[in-house]
Amino acid sequence: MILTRPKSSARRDKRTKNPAGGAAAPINFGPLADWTGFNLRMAQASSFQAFSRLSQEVGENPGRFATLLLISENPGISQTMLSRANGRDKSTLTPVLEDLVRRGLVKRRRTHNDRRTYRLKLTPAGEKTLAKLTGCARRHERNLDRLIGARERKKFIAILKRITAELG
Amino acid sequence: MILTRPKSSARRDKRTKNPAGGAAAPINFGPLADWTGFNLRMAQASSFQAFSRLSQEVGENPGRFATLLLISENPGISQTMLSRANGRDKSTLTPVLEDLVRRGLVKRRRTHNDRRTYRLKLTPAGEKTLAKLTGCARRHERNLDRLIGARERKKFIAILKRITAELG
DNA sequence: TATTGTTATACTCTATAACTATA
DNA sequence: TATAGTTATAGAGTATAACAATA
Repeated sequence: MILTRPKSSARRDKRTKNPAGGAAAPINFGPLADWTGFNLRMAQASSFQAFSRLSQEVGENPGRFATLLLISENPGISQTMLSRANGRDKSTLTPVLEDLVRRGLVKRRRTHNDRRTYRLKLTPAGEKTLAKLTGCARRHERNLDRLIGARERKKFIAILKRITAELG
Repeated sequence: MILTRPKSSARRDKRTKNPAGGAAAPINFGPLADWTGFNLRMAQASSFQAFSRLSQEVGENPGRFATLLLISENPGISQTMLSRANGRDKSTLTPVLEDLVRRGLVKRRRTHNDRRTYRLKLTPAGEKTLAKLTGCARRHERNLDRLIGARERKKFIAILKRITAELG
């Protein structure tokens, strides 16, 4: 129960008419509207959902993009290292990788010297899917940059990096 | 499976030593580091978790803050209107309100003219809890503002609002 | 003893649909 | 018929703990 953009159709219950017949209820959001934290949350939710929609157009989701990209950039990475890069427990990776391997996007190979670990790499199909998702990401970035403004972009990202570094 | 800050101790599996004995694995994040959407996500996750920690110090969480604030700012609001203000389905509100009523922070009163709806308002204890959470939020805002810089703050929020409005 | 990856299990947050009581 | 709120149920996404295989 947290203020964000609605995830789907919840913004308006489709099975229910607007009781006011068009006159939207005048909700008072109080001091929230001026708070940085609140606006950061709302903007991130909007941005994330916009990227989710683009990802869905190629039949994937943002989580798969992150996984594929990290494997592509770090070929031979182990599952434990990948889960750490993602900031998630290794157990959460098992079903994700199971899906990616089943769909032929990722290959796992046992290592010779340490037979406990797998080396992960993308298949050609995986690279192709990643390329499609990277295209989505670039389109998304262009949309964001248009809203931010070319002159402000660098400063904007610098502030975001500062927040991540100092508040983490 | 999405790149954010880890939710808790997952950043380092406590039951496992660092296999490299201190030499952190050099993960390559590729083009991610320069993308606005990624930095927005990371910054929001950090900010949200910082506020979560402050909320926990007064025994609450960010979701309760949103609910209490919206009720306080809109006394007499119905559950359906509150769920819409939150962007969530009304069914998700039932257990939340059950908890707040049980703890004596919120009062529900049947309306006279329409006996289907409840009117929600905070009890004095609810207002007191909200005041504590508002204190957390103000401390959090001060921390953010310090990172953003007084001169940039207005522009930064304006950009966030633009992203929310245009990408929603 | 320690680590890798898997499994079992549970918790949180969310949604949809069906229900009840009222309108 | 339509709406307010509840209940039942399910699906992501996450975590912890215990396990088998291997080091």
